[in-house]
Amino acid sequence: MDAVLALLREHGGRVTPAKRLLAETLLASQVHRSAEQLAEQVQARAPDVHLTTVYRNLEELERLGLVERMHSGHGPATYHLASSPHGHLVCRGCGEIIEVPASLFDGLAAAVLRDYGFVVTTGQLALAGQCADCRPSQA
Amino acid sequence: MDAVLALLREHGGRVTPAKRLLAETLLASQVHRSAEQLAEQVQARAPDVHLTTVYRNLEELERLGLVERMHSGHGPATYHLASSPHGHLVCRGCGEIIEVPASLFDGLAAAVLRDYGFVVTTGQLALAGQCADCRPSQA
DNA sequence: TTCGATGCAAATAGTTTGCATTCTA
DNA sequence: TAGAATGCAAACTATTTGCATCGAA
Repeated sequence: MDAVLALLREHGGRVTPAKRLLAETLLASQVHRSAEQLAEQVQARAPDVHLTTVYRNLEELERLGLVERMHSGHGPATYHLASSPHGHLVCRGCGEIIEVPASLFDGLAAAVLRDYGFVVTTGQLALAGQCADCRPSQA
Repeated sequence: MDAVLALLREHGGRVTPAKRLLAETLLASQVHRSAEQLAEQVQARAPDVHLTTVYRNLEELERLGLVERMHSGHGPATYHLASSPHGHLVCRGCGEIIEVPASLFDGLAAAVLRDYGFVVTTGQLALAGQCADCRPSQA
């Protein structure tokens, strides 16, 4: 938390109540949240904070590499702390997002780098498909 | 092409000029195109075809499994024929979409299925990152 | 006291929906 | 000729931008 605010200052940004609350919210809820959901949570404590501000601050945090944004098919983008590297399994059936350790992707990332010179950003990694519950055949 | 139209009919759909042209366009340009780009190409031959119709027809083709939609971070979704299974590397620098054979993902897909019971839809698979040209360090 | 951050409104991009009309089967 | 498909307009969701004001450093 302090590290977040320190990094903000280092890069010429200013620490405002809106940013502090957003950072706290992100730290508190370790799940994936849309900008609107985050705004609601922030507004519970500071009603004046506008959705626009949340977008702007998320953008800044993303630039600093503290937050990662993920687009999962339909619906709004979701944001989460960049802390522990992990990938996502996005179920097309129920929309659930399952986090999986980045290590699962290590082999793939290495192969892609070797064959295509492409560096995979692990935090944004999302695989679409169907989770166990939504899978049609065999339970 | 005939197969596409036949499948349409089989599933209770009707074959209209708009659908025929959309299918032709998709077959002709084997790259990833947004709904708007596809509409433009169709409109070059049939100006009356509305963007809305393209969206509706893409949706139908997606339901039939003939077309796959991919969301890649920013910008519009892109559509492509579901013919050969492959994944995508989406460069955050230049926006380029690199196709890679699905076989690269086989190991990963198997691991995810084993550990999480999650079935990966290979055609929608997109990895974000940076391509060789946009990579900052070591050319 | 300066310049970045904010609130607000309005614009924008992408996509979906309602409804009367058209056309395929 | 019945009902799916279309054109058009308009709604809608997610996000961005312009601008005057406010506040952190």
